[in-house]
Amino acid sequence: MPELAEVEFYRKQWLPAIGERVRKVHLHPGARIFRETDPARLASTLEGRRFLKAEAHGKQLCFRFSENLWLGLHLGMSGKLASAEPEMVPARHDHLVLVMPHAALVFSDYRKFGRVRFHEGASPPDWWSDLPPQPHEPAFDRPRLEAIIRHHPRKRLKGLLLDQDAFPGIGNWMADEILWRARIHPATKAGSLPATKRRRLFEETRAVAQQSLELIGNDWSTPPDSWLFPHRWKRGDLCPVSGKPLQHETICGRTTCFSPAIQKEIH
DNA sequence: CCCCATGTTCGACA
DNA sequence: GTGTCGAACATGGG
Repeated sequence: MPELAEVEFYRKQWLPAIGERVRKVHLHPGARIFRETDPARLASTLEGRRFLKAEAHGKQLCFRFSENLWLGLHLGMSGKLASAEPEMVPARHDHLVLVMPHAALVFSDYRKFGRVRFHEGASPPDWWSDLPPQPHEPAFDRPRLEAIIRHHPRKRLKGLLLDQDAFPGIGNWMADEILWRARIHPATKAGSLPATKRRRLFEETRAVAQQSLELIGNDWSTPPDSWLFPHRWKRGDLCPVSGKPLQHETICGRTTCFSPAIQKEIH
């Protein structure tokens, strides 16, 4: 599930254990999510360290532990983080569990597209330090959006919004929400956008990122019916702006929902 | 049995 | 190099 806002929600699920030390680590060593890590070494390294900080950037999560330990998690398509009782017994899809004095921190992922990384060192690893500005941050400004568009003039906007080097954290539903609000057809090539639409794209990108973080990122609140969000999953639902039917189409390899009445393709 | 899924990566190809 | 497409990954739901 997780895009920017859901990742933020899951980050918060581990906050209750901040300041505590890792007592024990349970893991499923064969799981695909450890593909670039040595799980046994991760477990023995984590045990005894103090949990200092939980951060998110786009879809990337970084958990800091004492003695220069960095734990990176990516939730993939179906990853989730939760807190449970310390005595919990890991279920089939609970691949990594940090047992703390007052809670067990659980990373579960039934499809196993997620990823676990870790790093020891005073300076941050590349996967944490080399990240582009997130859409809701001041560094994501108009000039930056203009540069992204200049760099990919022939790319269709649906695909461009899913590019994590350009729009970190934006995923399938957020991309559709942004284009729908900006009234841009998802197959429009970035380079053919007029200045008014580029401004609109910028504003709606920031707005969707910010508002999603406030709703979903805090307590998983469902966005209101005035958003595309609650309508996009049901076949045959109507666009809340035009009242006309929504359309579903594969664009850039992903199921895309848009409102043909207000999102016209520019050639 | 079929098709679909909020992600990423890789190879083939124009 | 740019961009698109399909497949792959692994599992479950409808």
